Amino acid sequence: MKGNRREIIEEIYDLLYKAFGPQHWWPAETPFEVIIGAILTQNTAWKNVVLSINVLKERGLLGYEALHALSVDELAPLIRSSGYFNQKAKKIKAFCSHLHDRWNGDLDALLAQAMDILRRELLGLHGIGPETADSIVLYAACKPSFVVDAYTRRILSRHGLVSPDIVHESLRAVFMESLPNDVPYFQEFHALLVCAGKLYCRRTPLCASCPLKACTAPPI
DNA sequence: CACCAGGCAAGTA
DNA sequence: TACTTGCATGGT
Repeated sequence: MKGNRREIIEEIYDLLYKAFGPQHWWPAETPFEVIIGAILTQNTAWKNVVLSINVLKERGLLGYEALHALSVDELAPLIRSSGYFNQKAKKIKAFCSHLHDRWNGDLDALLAQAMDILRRELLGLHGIGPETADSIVLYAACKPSFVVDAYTRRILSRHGLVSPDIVHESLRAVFMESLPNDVPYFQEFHALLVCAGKLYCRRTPLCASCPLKACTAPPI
């Protein structure tokens, strides 16, 4: 029963990997850039995030010290293209303040903590929910925490593997308890699910081009 | 023109 | 606890 679901999940990975190849996520040069990108991409197309990241890079502001020195009102217009810019400016500032106050700016020390401790700490910060926290843990700290997003839920529920109403923590547990806790594997898997998710539009659950049409679990 | 995107917090019952 | 609503730009 559960074993079968595990096999299907592993099959989904294999089909996606064969179709799309390695994704090499997260698309960022530094752990700090991963964190900023993870906040900026909340409910936002990545393309719009890239525009904001480039603005920060051009101005030499994509670092903890530079951003910590800015006010929310100074930062907000710089990340305008990512949408929700007032909210996200506040969230970025909240992270920098925590890094300063609790870790004296030492990001490596923050990220060096045990996976569960780090995850808890991130979840306690303003603007960091489960997906953002797990993205930071997996792609900035490189610790095995599976990242669940809207695509993950849509793909698994449409294949009848979980209820569409499953709570976030339970869906994460499906992956964590079924799969070997391997960082590169988790990193690739989430990236591949995002890649595939873009082929599933809301109106037409299965596009002809989706590699998962070959999955042994029939889509709903 | 409408709809959507790699969520989250805050408010309400 | 379980819903609902606000946040906002840029692409299709």
